[in-house]
Amino acid sequence: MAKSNAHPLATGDRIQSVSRALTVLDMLAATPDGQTAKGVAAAAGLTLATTYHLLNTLTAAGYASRDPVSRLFALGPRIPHLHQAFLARARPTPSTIPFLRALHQTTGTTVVLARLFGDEAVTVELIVAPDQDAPAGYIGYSLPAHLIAAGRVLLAWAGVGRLATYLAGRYGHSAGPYPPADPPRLVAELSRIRAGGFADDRGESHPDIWCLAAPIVLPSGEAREAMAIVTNRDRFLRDEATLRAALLAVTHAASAVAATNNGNASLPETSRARELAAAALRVLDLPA
Amino acid sequence: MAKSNAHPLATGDRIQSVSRALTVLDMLAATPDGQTAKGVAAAAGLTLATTYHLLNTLTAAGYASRDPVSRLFALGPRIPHLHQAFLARARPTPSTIPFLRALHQTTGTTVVLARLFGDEAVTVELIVAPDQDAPAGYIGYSLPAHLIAAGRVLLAWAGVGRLATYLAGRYGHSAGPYPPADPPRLVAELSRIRAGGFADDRGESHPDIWCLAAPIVLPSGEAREAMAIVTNRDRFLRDEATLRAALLAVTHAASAVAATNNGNASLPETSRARELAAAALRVLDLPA
DNA sequence: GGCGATTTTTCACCTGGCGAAATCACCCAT
DNA sequence: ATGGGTGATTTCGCCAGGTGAAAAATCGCC
Repeated sequence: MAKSNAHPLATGDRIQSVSRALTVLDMLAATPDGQTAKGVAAAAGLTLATTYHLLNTLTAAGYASRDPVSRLFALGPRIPHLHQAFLARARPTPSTIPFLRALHQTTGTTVVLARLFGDEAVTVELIVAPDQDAPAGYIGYSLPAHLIAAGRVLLAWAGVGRLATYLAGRYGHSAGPYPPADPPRLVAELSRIRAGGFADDRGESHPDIWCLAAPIVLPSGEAREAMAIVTNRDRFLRDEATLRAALLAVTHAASAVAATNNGNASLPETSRARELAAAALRVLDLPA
Repeated sequence: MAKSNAHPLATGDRIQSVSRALTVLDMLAATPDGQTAKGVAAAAGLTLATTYHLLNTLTAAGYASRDPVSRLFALGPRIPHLHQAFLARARPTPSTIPFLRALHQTTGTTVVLARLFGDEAVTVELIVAPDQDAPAGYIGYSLPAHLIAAGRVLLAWAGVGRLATYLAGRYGHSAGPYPPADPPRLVAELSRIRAGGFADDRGESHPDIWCLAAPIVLPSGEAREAMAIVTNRDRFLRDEATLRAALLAVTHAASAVAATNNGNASLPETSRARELAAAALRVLDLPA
């Protein structure tokens, strides 16, 4: 199976039935309203019988489920469980939270904290402004990094290897409902972002969601987390300079703290972080 | 493989390698901080070599990932994607949202909307009160139904078959970090809830999270969604009667609307729902 | 209530997965 | 430096187990 007629399962080879099962899961994920076994088989390019075996196995384990009346297959109750476990790993650095809160209180906007996992930018913390009307995502929301400001920031401050992998994964394959990135354009955009110290999103993904994002930079020069301000067109255009100043003050302060405690904050360090966040914002003559 | 020496893969049999792969995923989910291949093998009861094959396959598909420095395996970036697809199916009935909002505005508390998926109660909508300090979950949060008030409501208004399945699944097996339900106790509790029309949680899961939950009942007498008020001990004890009245007014009104449009609200029906929600609350002489 | 379409199950063949054993990578003591 | 030990990773022969064509059951429609 490795090459032409070599039988054994060599390194780099994947287990056929498992790969197929995962493809089936992807097919189910692509059609939230449920699929017939036949539809799944067609979408996954498998025999009906094989599809049944896979679907039965997935269903027995709770990864798929079947509506008793419509007989349609869909993703099962195990998925939120997996997600919770994933999120537990994706928790933000504790010392960062006070900074995020400070940013929210100062600007009154929705603020998010995002991290990169593989090619995905994941929202790991979110404080929604009371007047937020456009959907600003939720904790655990994830999408290809280059599509949001915070994701572009994370890409810009990730290692070069990371970016290469990203482009390799996106370009051509174009799996998923999103357009593949245009590599040269993206690379140019990212170096501009790196030079400027922040990224913006002027309603590109949603007409009334405008964002500013900046990284929390580690001593190594890389960034694991990015903070973003999410607001609407009017507020963005009115207050852009102020919002940017607040964002950068907070992320710089957070970067400084990240440098000292290396992300493993103890409780006293966290309260110190609160002070620093407040101090950083006082410099701006903004209400803290 | 079906019984003793019958070779073929019969109905009801599961594909071994796929089952094993899913077990491995569960193992990864159980240890968010990552696992060595060896640890996964031990936890899943598999050979190291087999575990490598499975892990490689999962990683190639993005369901698992491997930290380049620590070499530890963990859940991969595909998980949030799956979850998003799951949530798309779990969206609340559109006509219910205005009722939820009305409840939030009237009481000023955190409110949630939950649905049952398999044995899991999933938070499908959430409006957090500004003064909420204890963690009230997030959209997509899920746990065994009997552990939260909204889940008990859903169980109480689900078909009897559903409850039987639930108990069968929980009793004995006790998979997961939660204690298995005590069936007789739970059945008694559920019939009490059904008789009373609502369920409560007086700090059972978290000392300062107190809840009231009530179902949105369909004409068939079953409930697909439940609404809950989440607040703290003080507020709960001070305003219990008022909060309960508001909750029941809103859920009854929502049930009436659900009866007419069968859950598929068009936009005009949604605005009508808003009116009804307001009307229901006016009856209580509460500020809407 | 019979006929075609669709869903579900069966089972023989032989591919593809399993896992014991070999190999490789790394670390520390000499 | 160098060997020996410990742990991580890969190989490959055997045959368990997965695949899918075809049979059986079930459903929907006139």
